[in-house]
Amino acid sequence: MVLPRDFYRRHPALVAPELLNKLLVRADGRAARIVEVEAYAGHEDPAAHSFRGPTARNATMFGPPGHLYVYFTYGMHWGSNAVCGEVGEGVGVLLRAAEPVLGIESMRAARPAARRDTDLASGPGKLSQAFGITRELDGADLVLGDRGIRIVSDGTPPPADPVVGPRIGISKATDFPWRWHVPDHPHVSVRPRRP
DNA sequence: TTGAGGATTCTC
DNA sequence: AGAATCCTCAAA
Repeated sequence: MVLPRDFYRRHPALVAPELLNKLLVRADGRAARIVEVEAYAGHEDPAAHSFRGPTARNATMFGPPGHLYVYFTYGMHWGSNAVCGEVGEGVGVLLRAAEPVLGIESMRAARPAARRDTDLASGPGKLSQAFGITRELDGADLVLGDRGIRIVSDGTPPPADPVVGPRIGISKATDFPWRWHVPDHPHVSVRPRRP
């Protein structure tokens, strides 16, 4: 069943761990189980795109919950988030990794660099590429599925003992323990080696 | 108008 | 470890 609007209408640090084991689904048949997420919390979070208030780029984050916020970075990668909280808060959950379950051939075609299935969606850029998520899907309603993308539950509960720790790839608020993932899951992204 | 940096990935 | 690659935004 589709997650209701109210599921998202909370602090992202509450929503994030509950998104583990939910399914990201596209209308063309692609589906993957979310296994890694991070919370980004607006004005209280120096690492969030929304920290300094609304801009053209982060406008979707400040909109209603349950929508997809898509951003572009490093000149080549897209990132996908579920907007949370209330309108104006600018908070959300970054979808960092997922385990493909349906439409895997389509994901392989979308990700020619992936050598194994654990490379298909084990990172925010990889996940977005596997699902064909770009700017065109920014603002899509994940509850109504109006643009062919939704988040649903197949009844699998979130893990009772998720791994919690600092977020990856940021330079500010590096100590916030706002990353969650399914324990010992092969589709979780690899933490970059320390410099 | 400019320039620094980025919620990353891939290859060497 | 270094390259790829370009958008965004704050500052000037």
